[in-house]
Amino acid sequence: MSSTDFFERVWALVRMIPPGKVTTYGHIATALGAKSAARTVGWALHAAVGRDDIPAHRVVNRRGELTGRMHFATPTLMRELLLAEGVTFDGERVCLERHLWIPPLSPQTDQ
DNA sequence: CTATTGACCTTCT
DNA sequence: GAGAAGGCCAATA
Repeated sequence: MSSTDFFERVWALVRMIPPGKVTTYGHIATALGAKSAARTVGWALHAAVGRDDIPAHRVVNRRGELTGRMHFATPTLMRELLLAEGVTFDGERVCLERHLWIPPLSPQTDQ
């Protein structure tokens, strides 16, 4: 287990997110085993910026807000990418009721 | 090496 | 029901 193993697990989950779907930090953290590790998930995604294999724009907070849009190349890039995926937006927030995707609870044992 | 902050969430008061 | 505090992991100062 490397120190960045936690990041790799987050990236693995984000990487398996289907297009047109979005997930939340809490669900990812819970899927990794840590209920309150949502903060670390944000750090993992921050480190994921620059990796085309990791669609960090599909990861939003509990309220569907694009909290990390400011860390992208452009503050509107995140919304543009989700709109291109077919995700519906409610103002500045994503319709989690229509696009909330829940990751497998056992990412290490499942696949 | 210690302390603080950071794309947050959960739970207690 | 609303507000405040705690917790988790990693990076930066």
